[in-house]
Amino acid sequence: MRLYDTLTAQKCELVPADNTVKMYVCGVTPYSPSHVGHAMSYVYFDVLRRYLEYLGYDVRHVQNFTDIDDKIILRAQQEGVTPTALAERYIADYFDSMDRLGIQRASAYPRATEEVPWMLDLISGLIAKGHAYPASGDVYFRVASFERYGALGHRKLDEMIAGARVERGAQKEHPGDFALWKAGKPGEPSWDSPWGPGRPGWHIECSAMSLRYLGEQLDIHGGGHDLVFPHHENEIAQTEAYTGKAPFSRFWAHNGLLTLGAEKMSKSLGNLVSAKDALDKFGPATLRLFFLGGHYRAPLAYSEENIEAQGRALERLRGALRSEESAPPSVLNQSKDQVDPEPFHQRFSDAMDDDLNTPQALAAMFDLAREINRGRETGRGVTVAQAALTELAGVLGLKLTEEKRDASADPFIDLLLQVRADLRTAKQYQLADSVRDRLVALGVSLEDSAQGTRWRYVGR
RNA sequence: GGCGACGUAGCCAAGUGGUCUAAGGCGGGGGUCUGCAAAACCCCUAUCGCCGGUUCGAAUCCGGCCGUCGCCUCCA
Repeated sequence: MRLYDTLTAQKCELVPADNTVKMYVCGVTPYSPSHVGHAMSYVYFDVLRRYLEYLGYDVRHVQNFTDIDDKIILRAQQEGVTPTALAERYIADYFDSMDRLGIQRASAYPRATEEVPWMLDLISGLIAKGHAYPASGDVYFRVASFERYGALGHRKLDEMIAGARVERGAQKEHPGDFALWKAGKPGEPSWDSPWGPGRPGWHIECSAMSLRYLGEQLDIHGGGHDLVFPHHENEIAQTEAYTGKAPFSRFWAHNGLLTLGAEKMSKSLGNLVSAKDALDKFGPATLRLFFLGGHYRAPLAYSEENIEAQGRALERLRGALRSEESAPPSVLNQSKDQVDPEPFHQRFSDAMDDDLNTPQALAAMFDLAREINRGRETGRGVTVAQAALTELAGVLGLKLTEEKRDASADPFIDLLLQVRADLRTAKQYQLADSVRDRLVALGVSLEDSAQGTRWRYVGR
């Protein structure tokens, strides 16, 4: 498949060194509940992984938790809990939401606090090579020592400084230098180091973890577009300066950001909708379909109206998978002319091969759904096509089977349906329609056919 | 101020030189089916922000303008 690479700014053929794709995706800093923007980002990388696996690759997927940072410490102090307790709480929240979304678990989820020794090795190595220097308990990366600095963000060091919003530390040689290690402050968690007690800077954990769990060169390094600079830029500098090998990652994949209103959804702006709330309101499949309806690199605006519209679209896909009760199994025999899913399958693959074009892939699936419905009406066999549709949905992580639900009301609904059937037989249509209308008002949709009445819960 | 995206139907969203008289979804209109509905199927619902240029040919390339957003600071 072809995948867009932020560093080279073009789509390139993804050819892993061997059959295993090494993929590192930046995880969250767990100091607050995961929001819908996180959900979207990880759905995209989940689909990337699923498609690669569908293509036959093994994917070794590593994702970190940055469980030590200024905000975690601050929040923990405010709440009177330990930073670890706070982080674990939101890590649990993260898994909760992502599991509900059907995001496959990564191969490993290293936590920054458990990787400090490897970070110290890395920092020492950088100092030894002249790429970093200690300064009163801190250690900074010497940006000027890495000539490719700025390549990922496609900008030059001078241009960045010109913006003058760079934090100027008195001990820094260059305003663009960034902290690898921060001297400990009283009351904060700290680890012993050759430069005194302290804690890691923001970017170093990802370098250390990817080195440890995936090796010196990755196939794909991913994250939200807001991580391009400075986070990924700094990771490249640290890692390549340390290993002397480039590229650190063959592909840099960044998803567009989710916006709420006019601005991006972000913790610091406070314009959040939590992943949990969105899941409670719309369900995982609808939300996933909403995300995949746009291309992963394009920004997407959170809109309840548009998500609800995707819920109706999801019903359309699910409808195509419902078996035709009207036709007894004997009629649906294999010898019958079957709807051929192959052209749709091909369109799906072509779309996914082209930088994960999920909107186009979905279009092929909707067309296949129509073909199934059409085939059903003309008496053709659709089981093969339905199996194909289910398979393609699976590649996108979409569950098209009806969600498990409480069945305790079923006997009563069936009873009402029986009453209504009797009323219809007696041509008491007003009463019959009243029963139907009331059921619809309760979220139970009825469909009459020559073979009887089918009902289902709408939504989800 | 610097760097970079984007602007396609009522809404969302693909397409990025000719097959586009522009995919798909939602919504809307008309029809078939139905006691009526629902679901499904069929038909209809855009000339691609504006202006100029390149080209035999542009939504697709170039320039200008207007508008929106992102990054340059913690952030998926």
